[in-house]
Amino acid sequence: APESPMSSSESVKSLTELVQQPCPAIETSKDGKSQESSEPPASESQSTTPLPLSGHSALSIQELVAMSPELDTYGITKRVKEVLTDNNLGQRLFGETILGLTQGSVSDLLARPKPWHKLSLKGREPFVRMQLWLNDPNNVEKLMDMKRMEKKAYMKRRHSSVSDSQSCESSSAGIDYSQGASPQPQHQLKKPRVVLAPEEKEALKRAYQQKPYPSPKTIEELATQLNLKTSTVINWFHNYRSRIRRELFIEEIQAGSQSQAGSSDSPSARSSRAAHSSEGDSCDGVDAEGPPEGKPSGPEADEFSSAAAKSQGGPAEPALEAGEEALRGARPSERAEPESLEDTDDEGRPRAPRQSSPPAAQRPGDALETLPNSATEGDASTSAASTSVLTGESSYKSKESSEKISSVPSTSSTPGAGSQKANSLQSLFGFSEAASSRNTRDSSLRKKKAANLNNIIHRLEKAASREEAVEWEF
DNA sequence: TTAAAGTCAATAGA
DNA sequence: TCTATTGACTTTAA
Repeated sequence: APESPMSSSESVKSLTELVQQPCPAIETSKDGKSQESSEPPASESQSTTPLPLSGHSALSIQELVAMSPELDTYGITKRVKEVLTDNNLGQRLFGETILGLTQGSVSDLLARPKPWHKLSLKGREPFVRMQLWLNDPNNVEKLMDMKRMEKKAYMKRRHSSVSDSQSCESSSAGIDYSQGASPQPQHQLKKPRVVLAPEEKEALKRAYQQKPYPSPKTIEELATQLNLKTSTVINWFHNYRSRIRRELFIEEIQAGSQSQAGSSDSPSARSSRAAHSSEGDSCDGVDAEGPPEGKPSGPEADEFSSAAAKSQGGPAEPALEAGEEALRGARPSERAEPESLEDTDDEGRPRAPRQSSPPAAQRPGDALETLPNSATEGDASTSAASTSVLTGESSYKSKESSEKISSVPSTSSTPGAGSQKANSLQSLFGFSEAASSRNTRDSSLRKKKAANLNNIIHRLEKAASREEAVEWEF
């Protein structure tokens, strides 16, 4: 079932209905809007299925997104997951027909929704779509129909290897299955997917803990030592950073919802989280970090807005100090570390804050096998890293515990002109839990602090690499 | 230009 | 099959 077909027309239709149904008011407010609201996102175009939509439709969904009030992304995904599982609907079907996304993306989105205020306009789109879908009383039936049609088409194809003209019948229903199973002749060019070995990942993680933002030189060295392409190392760092950041968001959300509604939270979401801690390592990117308890805040999570922004101004000072405190703790041992990969070019620059390393990473010697020489040093540095984290954390915490949380200005805009529209939107979206993600608890506080710290460090490093370290003496 | 955000799509696991 | 993970790529922002 490679690309399966999705029906463009169908999805368009359903979306339109969704928009209109829940909130009739909206049509009155804006005429053009309701009619074409649906549309498979631009993303769709890239997906193998070309959608016959007109551009205008894309616009309207974007408008909806722009006008949308703050949505509770966590709540939405939770409900979507429930509906899907309760009705035995798969992520692929849902993603392709409702969101215009692939299964993997849907899985990711449902498992780790970012808080609304952290999402870009584009990133909010799927959530708006989900909300609209949830509001559609016929949502499940439509998807079920879709599923049936797909199945039918599939069967048909199987029976007549000569598929082609046949598939139409299904498409008559509005689905484009034509290319569903057609094998594409494009494989030659495909390059095989790179799969990093556990040791390589460990090594990269260690390097990350040393420096979340390695210099080109460091990257080069890492690539050489691990025998990977430079681009792979670069990509790995990008992905790892962003995934860690996401983990933090999740915790933030969960902390918020938890404190808010005592026992409400969803098992599913929770499980994902739990999984992390347990998995502890092995493989993927986002787990590891944590010291026993909260997240060691992966280096980074953009809380820059607050701290970073001010770093140059005055107010950030405290944070800065805290940061360096943390570093200071680690420094000594770090210094000792030889020239291993992580160090190369950043002379004495403060290192990124590190979280304690994952248990696995701590094992002395793992990764050694694969790593030519640097292994030892890597370990040493690793341990140093964890130490620093601890130090940093405590000092930071005491200092900034007063910091205020949320702070992130919600970007949802409701420009004056659209205010009335906005109102109708509110009912449209029927969000009731908008505020849920708002309150963050101590844990999130800590994370934010750590994130600030990380951010500051990163900035400092950046600055240092450009100019000479000017005010580095902490 | 660089990093982040958002996705795709291959693939591992259940 | 379905979902989860994750390396790579594209788009967006700064």
